[in-house]
Amino acid sequence: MNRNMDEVLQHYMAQHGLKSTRQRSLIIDTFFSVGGHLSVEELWNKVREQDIKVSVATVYRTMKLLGECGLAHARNFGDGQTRYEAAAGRHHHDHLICTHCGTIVEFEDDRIEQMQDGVARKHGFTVTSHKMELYGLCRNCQRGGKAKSEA
Amino acid sequence: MNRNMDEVLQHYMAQHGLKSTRQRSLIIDTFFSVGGHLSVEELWNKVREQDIKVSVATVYRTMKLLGECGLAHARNFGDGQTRYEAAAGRHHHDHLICTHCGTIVEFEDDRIEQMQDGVARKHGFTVTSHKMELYGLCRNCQRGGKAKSEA
DNA sequence: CTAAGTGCAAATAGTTTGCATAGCG
DNA sequence: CGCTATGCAAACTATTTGCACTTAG
Repeated sequence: MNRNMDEVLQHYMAQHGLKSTRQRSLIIDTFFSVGGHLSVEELWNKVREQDIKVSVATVYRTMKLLGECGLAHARNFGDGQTRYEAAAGRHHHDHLICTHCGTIVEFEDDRIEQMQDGVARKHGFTVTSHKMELYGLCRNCQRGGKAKSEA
Repeated sequence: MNRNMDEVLQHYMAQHGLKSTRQRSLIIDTFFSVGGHLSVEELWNKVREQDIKVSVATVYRTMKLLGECGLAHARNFGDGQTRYEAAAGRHHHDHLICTHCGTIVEFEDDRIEQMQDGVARKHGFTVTSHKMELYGLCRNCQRGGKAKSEA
């Protein structure tokens, strides 16, 4: 976790009367250092490598908090679990998801974003956020590569 | 349900050894005649207006079937439930969702789709499907209109 | 001190499944 | 008839919550 995130978080916590606890710090540190698109359970497992006594409930509560203060975004890639990704200090981006091996690639494209705004305006909407996910086969899986689960 | 959907369904059912039952027909008819983006529970309620004895399990099973044969698409708009929308004979489209009143507007934009393909190609992906959702305020809610739930 | 945070287990919500029975083909 | 579909209730999965206890400020 870099300074910037730390500051944003301290500020937010102060402003909302939130305490900085051992568990919270551990969860947040782990979340930002692992990176990627973590499900709560995955994150919980990582956290428990450091402190076996942290409960899932706390991880859920902490991630909800991170979401509310804008440091993490909750995502739903259709596998039935909510995944979180770091948000602070990052550009908005979208996702390419391989339906075979589960690889997730991030991308950003300004022209598409501009067009989205155009479409929204046409319908009288003011867009505050969006998500775009492209599902298909990654380079490797098109060539008959093995899926993660069969590796 | 129009002829076309009926045919697609009959064909699919025949091909997969599926039976046409009273419950299935009722559920499918209801689904296509109500339209929109129905959650399983909403659909179940509509169905029960006709036949109070149909179980949720059957609605879940039937909608999964419709999804598999391509007549319906499952969507996740972040409210924790899976919603289905009619798919057969319709152009692909995306969604504008009002975060205040819950209104969902459909739109399609070929240029955006083309750009998506371009981006995917750049990353070595072959896209088979995608979803794009724009969240924000609709015209009415920007003017301080009332949300559905407070109406 | 004392309000806020935590762990645990129980509670929810949405969805799936096992099994005995009903019904299409 | 034989196999698939249905209803019901129990099982499951992901997530939330009530409560007694701990802890940061």
